[in-house]
This record gives sequence, structure tokens and C-alpha cells, in this order.
Amino acid sequence: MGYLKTTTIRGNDYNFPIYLPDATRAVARSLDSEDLKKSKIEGVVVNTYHLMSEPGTPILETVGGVKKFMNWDGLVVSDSGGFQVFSLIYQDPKFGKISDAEVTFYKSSKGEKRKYHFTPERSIQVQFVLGSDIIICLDDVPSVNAKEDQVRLSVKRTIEWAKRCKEEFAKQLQSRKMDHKNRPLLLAVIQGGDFLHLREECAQELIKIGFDAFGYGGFPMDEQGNFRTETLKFVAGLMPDDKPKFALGVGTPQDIVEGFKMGYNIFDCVLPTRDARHQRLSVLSKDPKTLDVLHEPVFNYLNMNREKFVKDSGPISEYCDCFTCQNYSRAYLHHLFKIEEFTAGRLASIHNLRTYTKIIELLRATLA
RNA sequence: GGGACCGUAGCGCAGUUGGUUAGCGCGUCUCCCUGUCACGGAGAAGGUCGCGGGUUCGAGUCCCGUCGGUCCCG
Repeated sequence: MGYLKTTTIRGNDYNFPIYLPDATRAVARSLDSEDLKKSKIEGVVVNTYHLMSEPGTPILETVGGVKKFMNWDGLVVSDSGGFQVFSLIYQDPKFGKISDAEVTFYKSSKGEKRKYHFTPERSIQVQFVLGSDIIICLDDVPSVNAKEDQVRLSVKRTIEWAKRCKEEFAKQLQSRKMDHKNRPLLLAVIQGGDFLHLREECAQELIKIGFDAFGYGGFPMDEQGNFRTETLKFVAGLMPDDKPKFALGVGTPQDIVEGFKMGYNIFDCVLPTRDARHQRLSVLSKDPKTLDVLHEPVFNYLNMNREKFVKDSGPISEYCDCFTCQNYSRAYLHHLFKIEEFTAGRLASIHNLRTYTKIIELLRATLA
């Protein structure tokens, strides 16, 4: 037993750990697929909920799936949409309602109101249309302040739905004539909040059903904003070591290092791209050649909206080899942000993502 | 030489018939963002209202003077 260093999906090999930015609506905001490659990104996470409402499954089917749609030949993981649906509905019931059978949600955009029926089966079907490499089971994501009783129900529902997802997954494989060589992986999410016995129960049941990979579900941060170290570590320990462990929604570069130490293989997070658009840049704490990634703080934040950068002709980070740092100055980026030019978010995102992939490279090097 | 308008926070401006600790936008400075309804959110600092008189219980607001600026007519 040990850390899973690689996996093969549909004939392609992927190295672990891996960080995947969120391309929720089939685009990592402000970036195109070439930009992602510039940042050495190897895969993305798209979102079933968002893509089934826009552009919708008929169009995705016509264009031949997400990879062709966004001209991306890297790894594609599709999130089930559970996180969105539940966080919206728990936040305000006007967004929809939840029953054991299905989730009904109302989406209004540009004055148009539409009603969707979302089931575990439907989520899987749509994910096959998306053509993703890793399909995630629809799960029940309890709200941050949920009491134990509510969390227990969410675990129960998550298990039930995972079962239904697996059945639908098998049907899809059969009707699409997919075998173990060209089929996607099916990942189940372990819920249970901070109640470790519920996490344990959830993991055991899901393992019993049998999945290709497992994910940590829920919010990786507690209400005080602290990384849920204890829970994350415990949940990683519940997962089989020979299958990919996905820490959903994690995290800062430092969180990813911590997650890696716990045994997680896959990470996705909106932070680097959202931060970039909000002028918060991640920079390596020191020269990666001398950085002890496992034992030293790996990064610092740099806010580009500072007057002091007006005349700063240096790169964002002297240790960074990204497209932005090789070609543009802090002064230029500061200027672009000041005039609210979209290119600012793009160049900043390219940099932040490269910081993430650089840390990933350092983590991989520790496995060799 | 005559006339009009304007001087209020670093910048651009509001300030109603004079009424408690003078507002707004931008900027500045903090802080926040973790399976993206997120090209955003929260907060703070900063002004003896050009200057000097006067009227009034009370003046950024009214009156006189003065300095500075913009424009128009000679």
C-alpha cells in the first residue's frame, strides 16, 4: 500500500497528484484551452448542472461532447451538479426542492424561468453526453450548519443515490458498448460532515457498492474558515489506496500540499482562477529548486491592486516560468486591472494556475 | 476695462427656502473568496467647505471685500 502515482483512463495515462481547475461551464473563466496548456494544466472539471441548462444536452450531443466543444484533449472530470443544486436550495428554498426520488430546481436566467427535474440517473446520463473521463455520482451535500440528524439523512440519501448512479452507469456502458478499456471511471462522494462515524458508515457502504474512485464531499473549510484537517485526513484513510482519492474543492496551494500528505490524488478548486480575477496572485514562497515542498510554507498571496506596483517593472514572481511572468510586468498587470481589462484576469489566471502546477510538479518529485 | 460662472477629501462632483457629528463616485489602505449564480464582497482612513470680515441664536449655503481659475464681450 502506498500513494497511487498514476492511473490510466480510456487509454490515457495520468500522473498523480493532479490539480484540475474548474471549467464549470466548459471554460475556465477568461482562459481558453491553449492558455490552460501554457500553464501545464492537464485536466479540468466541468459541471453537469450548469451545462445541462446551458448550452443543454441536445447541443452537447450534436457537438460531440465537452472535449470537442472546448477543444480540449486533456482529462475531463464532470461534477454531478449536487454541490450547486444543494448549496442553492439549502440557501434559499425558492431555488427548488429535494426529495429522495429527485431534485426539482428552478432556474431563471434573463427573465426566463425554467424547471428542471434532476435525478441520479439523469445526472449520469448527462455526464455520458458530456463525454467525461471521470463521472461523479449525484450526492446530497448538507449545508454547513447541518445538525447530526440532517447529516445522517444526507449520508443515507448519498448512498441510495450512489447505488442508482451505478446502475444507470452500467446501463449506459452497455448501451454505448463501452468496455473496461474505453469507459470512464465512476466516482462516489463520501459525505458525513464532521461526524466521523457518519463518514465511516458512508465510506463503507459506498465501497461495498463498488466504485472506481472516491471523493471527499462537503465543504473543505469550516465556518471559521479553517481547513478541516481532521475530517479530510480521516476520510482519506477510509478510501482504498489503490483507487484515486479526490479532495473536491481543495484548495489553496498549501491545502493541496496538506491533502497530498493525507493521500489525496486529485484536487479541484476555483480559487486560483477566481483569485486571479480578484487581483490576488499566488507566488511561490521561494525558489522551487530549493523549496522543501513538504515541510516549508509553499506560497504567499500578492495583491496586484496596490499603488506600489504602478512602476514595478519586475515579473509577478521571480521564481515563475509562466507565460505571464516571462512576458509582462507587475506594472502592466496593475494597469490592466485598473482599466478593468479582461486580459488582466486572463494573464493573472495563467500565472496562478502555473503556480499550482509547479507545486504539483514538486509534489510528484517527492514520489520518485 | 466690463460681465458671467466656479473654488467643498488625492481627483471629479452633490449639498434642497441658512438648522444636530458636511455627503457621493473614483482613488488610497485593510480584510474576505476553497466540487464558480461569483469580471466580485466587507470595512477603514481622509475635509478648520479658497482666504478675511459681516448679518444671524446658528453660515458650505446670505452680504461685502480679497485671492485664484474658466469662459464671454471690448
